[in-house]
Amino acid sequence: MEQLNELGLGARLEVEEETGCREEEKLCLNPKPTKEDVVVSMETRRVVEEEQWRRLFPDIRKCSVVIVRPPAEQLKVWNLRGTERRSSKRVRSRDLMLNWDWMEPLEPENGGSGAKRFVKKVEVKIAAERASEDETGKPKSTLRLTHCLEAASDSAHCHLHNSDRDDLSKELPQRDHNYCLDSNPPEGNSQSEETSLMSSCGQKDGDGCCLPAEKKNVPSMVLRKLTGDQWILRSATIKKEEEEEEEKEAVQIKNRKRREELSPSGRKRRRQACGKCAACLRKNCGKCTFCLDMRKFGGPCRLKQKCVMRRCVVVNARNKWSKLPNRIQVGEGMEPLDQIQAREETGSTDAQPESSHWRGWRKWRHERDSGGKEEVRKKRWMRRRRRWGQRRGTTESKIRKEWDGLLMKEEEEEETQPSQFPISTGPSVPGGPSVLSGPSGPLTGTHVQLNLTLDTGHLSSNILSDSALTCLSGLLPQEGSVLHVSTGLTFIPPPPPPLSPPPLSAAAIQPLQLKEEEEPVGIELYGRSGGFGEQEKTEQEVRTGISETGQYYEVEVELPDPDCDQCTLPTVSPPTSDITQPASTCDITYKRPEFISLNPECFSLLRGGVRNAVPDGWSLLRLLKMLRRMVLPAHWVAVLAEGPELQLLQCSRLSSMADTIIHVQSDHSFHISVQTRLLPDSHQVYKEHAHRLAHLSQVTQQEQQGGRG
DNA sequence: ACGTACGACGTA
DNA sequence: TACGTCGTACGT
Ligand SMILES: [Zn+2]
Ligand SMILES: [Zn+2]
Repeated sequence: MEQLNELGLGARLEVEEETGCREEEKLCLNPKPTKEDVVVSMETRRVVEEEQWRRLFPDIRKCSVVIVRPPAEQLKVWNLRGTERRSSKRVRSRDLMLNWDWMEPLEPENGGSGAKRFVKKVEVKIAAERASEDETGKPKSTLRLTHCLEAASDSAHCHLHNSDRDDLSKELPQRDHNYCLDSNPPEGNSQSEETSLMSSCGQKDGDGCCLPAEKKNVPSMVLRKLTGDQWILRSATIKKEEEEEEEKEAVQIKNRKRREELSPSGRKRRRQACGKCAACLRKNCGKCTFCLDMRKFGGPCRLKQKCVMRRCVVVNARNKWSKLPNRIQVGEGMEPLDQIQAREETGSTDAQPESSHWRGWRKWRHERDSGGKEEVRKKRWMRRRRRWGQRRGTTESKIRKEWDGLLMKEEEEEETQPSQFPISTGPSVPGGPSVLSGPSGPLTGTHVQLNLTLDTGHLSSNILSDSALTCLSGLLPQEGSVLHVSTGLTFIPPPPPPLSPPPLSAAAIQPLQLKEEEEPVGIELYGRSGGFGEQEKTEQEVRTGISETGQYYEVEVELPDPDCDQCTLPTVSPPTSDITQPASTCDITYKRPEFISLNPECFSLLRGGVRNAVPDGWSLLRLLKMLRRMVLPAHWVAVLAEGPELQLLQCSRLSSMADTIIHVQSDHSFHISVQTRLLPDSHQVYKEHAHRLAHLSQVTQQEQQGGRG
C-alpha cells in the first residue's frame, strides 16, 4: 500500500532556471501579515501547519517529502505525462527551476550517511490546491522550484524550526541554493487562501517579492538532502532529534570546510608558496635537516620537505593566522629563518640523539655525518694524538688502533662527547657555532646591531618574542616613524605581517604598502660582533650587507644608559636630513656604517622619522619619555609616529585589545582606532574620558580599561 | 607538541 | 613520469 510518508515529486518536476523573483511575485501569494498573525506564536503556527498538511494529505504519516532527482537531461524538460500517484494529483509539478548545480552532491564519492549529505538547504513553497481539483489528470496546480538568488534572512529560514536552527542556517552554504518550491495554480487562477500552504523562500532584498516567512507568516519548508538524488522536504513535524542531528552534522561540515578548502578530490588543497618572498627565492641551504634528506644532497629522501630556509613566509603567515586568528604564539610564531638561525646560533642542531628519536632519519644522518667527517676528525685527532703521544712514544699503528677503538665506542654510545680526546678541544665538529649572547646580553650593553633586510624578508619572531621588539609584530608600518620601545631600541618599523591591519595614516605609508602577496621587511637582530664567526657563508654575506635574502643593512643603535633614563629632554637640534648625523632628537643615535649605501626607501624612512618627530612633537616627546619610564600594561608600547603623534600600540595578538592604537596628538588630545577604524565618538571610552588627556595616568588607565573592554 | 615518515598532489 | 613538497598520521 502506498503510505504517503513521502511524496514522490521529482519525476513530475519541470525544471527551469529563474534568476529573478519577478515571477515569484505572483507565486508567493501569501497573505500579508496581519495583527493576528503576529500574535500567533511559532509553536502554534507549527501545529497549524501540520494540521493543514494533514488536511491536505490525510494519509501522511510523516511529513516529509522525498524528491527523487531525475537525470539532469530529463529535468530539463520534463513531460508531465505519465501516471500520477495520488499525491501528485494534488501537488503536481510543472516547473522546476533548475540551477545546474543545485543538486550536485558535494561529496559524490562519499555517498554519505544521511544527513552528512546535507549539503544544500532548499526552501520550499508549497501552495497546494484544494482537494477539489479536477480529475482529468490535468494539472491544476504546479510545483515550482524557484531559485531564490538572494539568501533569505536567517529568520526566514528558521522560521519553522526551533530557534537554535538560527545558527545552523547561518552556517549552511545556502546562499546560492535557495529554492522556492511552489505549488501553483494554473495561470490566472485565484488561490484559495484557506488551503494554501505556503512556505516562503528567501527574500530578495529590496524587491519585495517572496517575503521572508516571518513577514508573511508562513513557515518555510526545508528540503533536506538524503542521498545523492533524494531530498526530503521537511516540515515542522520532523522530530527534534533529527534536527539536532542535522545541526550537528551541519556544524561538522562547516567546521571541516572552514578548516580546509577541499580540493576536487576531497583532499585538502595544497598551499603553494608565493614564489616571491625572500625565502621562496632562496636556494636550498644544503645544511638543514630537509636539505640533507634530499636526494640531491645525498639524503634518503624520507622527510620529503623543503629546505627550512625556503619556507614561504607568506604561506607561513597565512597558515599561522588562519589557525590562530588574532594571536601569535610565542615560539610557534617562529619563522623558519629564525628557527634555523636560532638553531644555528645556539648550536642546538639536532646533534644529540634523544633516546627515542634516535632512529630512522636521525640515525641515517648520524651515520652519514660520521662517515663524511670521519676523515677530518681522524686527521685532527691523529695529529693531536701524535703530538700528545710523542711525549710518551706512542706508535702510529697504536694511534690508529686507538682511533678505531674510539669510533667503536662512539658507535656504541651512539653519540660523540664534546671530545674523547684526552685534552678537551671543544666540539669535535669543526666550525661549530659559538653561542651568542642572548638578547639580554646586548641589551645591557651600549649598543645593539640591527640588520635590516630591506627588500624582502620576514618578521623575526624570535627576536620579537625575546625582547621588547616583540611589539614589532603588532606595529603598523608608518613611514617616517621612529619607534621607541621600552628597551630603548630604535628601529624602523617593518611592514606588517600579511594579515595585520593596514595603517591608519594611509598616505604616509603608501609608498611602503605591500601588496597582498608581498612580504614584510624583515629585521634580524644579531648579537654583538662576532656572533657569526663560525658560520660559513651567510654570516659573511650578512656582514657585507648582502645575503641570500637580500641586502642587509646594519644599523647600530646606541641604547640609552638605563641609569640615565632621567628623561631629560634632548637638546634640540635642527632637523637633520642626513641620518649619518646623530639624531639628537632623542637619546638615541643612529650611526650609519660606511659600507651602507642606503636605498632611497630606507633613507627617507629614517630621515622622515627623525625630522618629523621633532618640530612640534615636544610634548609628545615628553610624554613618550614619561611613558617609557613607567611600566605600561602588558604589551603596550609607546611609539612616536608621523603626524607627529604618539601612538600607544597593543602589540600582542593575544590581547583583546589587539590592533588597538591610541593616538595621542601633541595637544594631548587622543583618539582610538581599532584595526584602522576610528572608534566612534560615541564610544564609551570617550565618555569616560575627556578627549584630551590631562594626566599621564589617564593614558595607562585607558589602556587598562581598553584591555578589559 | 614535536619529529619522523609517507602517500598524494601539482608541476616541470 | 619524476620531482618537490604538502598534508597528515603516527609514535614519542
Ligand atoms: Zn635547507
Ligand atoms: Zn614565499
